[in-house]
Amino acid sequence: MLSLIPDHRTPIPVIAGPTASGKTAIATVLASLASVEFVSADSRQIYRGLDIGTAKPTAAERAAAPYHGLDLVEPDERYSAGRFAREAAEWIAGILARGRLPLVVGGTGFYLKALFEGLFEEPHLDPGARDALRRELAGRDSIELERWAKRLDPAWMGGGRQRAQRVIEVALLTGRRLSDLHAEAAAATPRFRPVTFLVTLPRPELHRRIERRAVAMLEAGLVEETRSVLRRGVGPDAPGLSGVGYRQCVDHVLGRLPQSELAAAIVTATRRYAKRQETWFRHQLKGPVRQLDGTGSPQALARELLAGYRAACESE
RNA sequence: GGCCAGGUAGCUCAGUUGGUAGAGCAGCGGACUGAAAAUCCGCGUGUCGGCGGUUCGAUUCCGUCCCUGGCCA
Repeated sequence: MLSLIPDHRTPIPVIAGPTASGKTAIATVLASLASVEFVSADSRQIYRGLDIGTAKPTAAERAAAPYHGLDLVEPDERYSAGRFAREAAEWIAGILARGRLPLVVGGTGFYLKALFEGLFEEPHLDPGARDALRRELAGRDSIELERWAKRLDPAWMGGGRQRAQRVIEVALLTGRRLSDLHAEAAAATPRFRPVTFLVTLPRPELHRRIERRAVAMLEAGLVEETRSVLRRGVGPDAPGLSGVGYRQCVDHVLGRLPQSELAAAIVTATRRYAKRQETWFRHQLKGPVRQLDGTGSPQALARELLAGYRAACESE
């Protein structure tokens, strides 16, 4: 068992890594080696009812230790990195107060950044006005939106429809330029410091695991899960259904993607997602990062993580 | 065995009236401040099936061989 007594200055261990790299398996083993609670930093596992396609920890895995950050909102609700950062900080504070070790597990790099580096303080955006504006912008093409965003905020560097909408929203609803708000944001003094353990796998092995898992998800009823969410009245464009796997299943249910192409489409989308994650982790992670060779067994990796974490704590 | 259609990037194909070639997809690299599994940006040398011939020059024209698919025996 871990001998350290966690307190509010304790560095927070993080398991990061691309999708299908085995983060949850390592976390589950760790629960038997130390007194931990998990904080999931995963922008998809927050959705209730989206279990198969998000590779959400199973009931058995969730029995290993308490989980925070799962099943927070409905698939048609919008969550955010900012909200995650606030809520996760509270969960972590609570876990430490209970004398246990918080273990952050997740593949959403932006959530980790929001948690450990902080975001700028967002001005209040009237929700009604924002929804109305979003409906208005939804009908316009992205070239027009980018042009508009550029005019409202000349320092904005571009980045497509979604980010253009954000620039426009902030400009119209607060009268401020997003780039100014970013520049003004004082470097927040982070509440917690991470020690990151990055699970890495050779590309061919990662791709093999992704393929195997996609097939397993379909066999486990991913299409049926998607269908039942849609039947509950969730729109096909809902935020929760925009992710890898669900998007392809929605297309299939709506007759836009034949059954024969479904598995391959999911595999391709997942590979690309994993690649974007690797790019993020390669360049964006702050603080100490230790690599874990994901080809090892979860047991071995959990022990290695614990040893590495202890070493990191002692070297302070 | 005969006839026809093909053999060009990992895949599907376009093209060169003869001056060694380019799209889509896949793949690779990158960005990332409240939708982030999202949203964007960048990257195309490959014996143009093999061998001969014509030509200053052949992936392109001619011959021949090999391979694939279809039709006929």
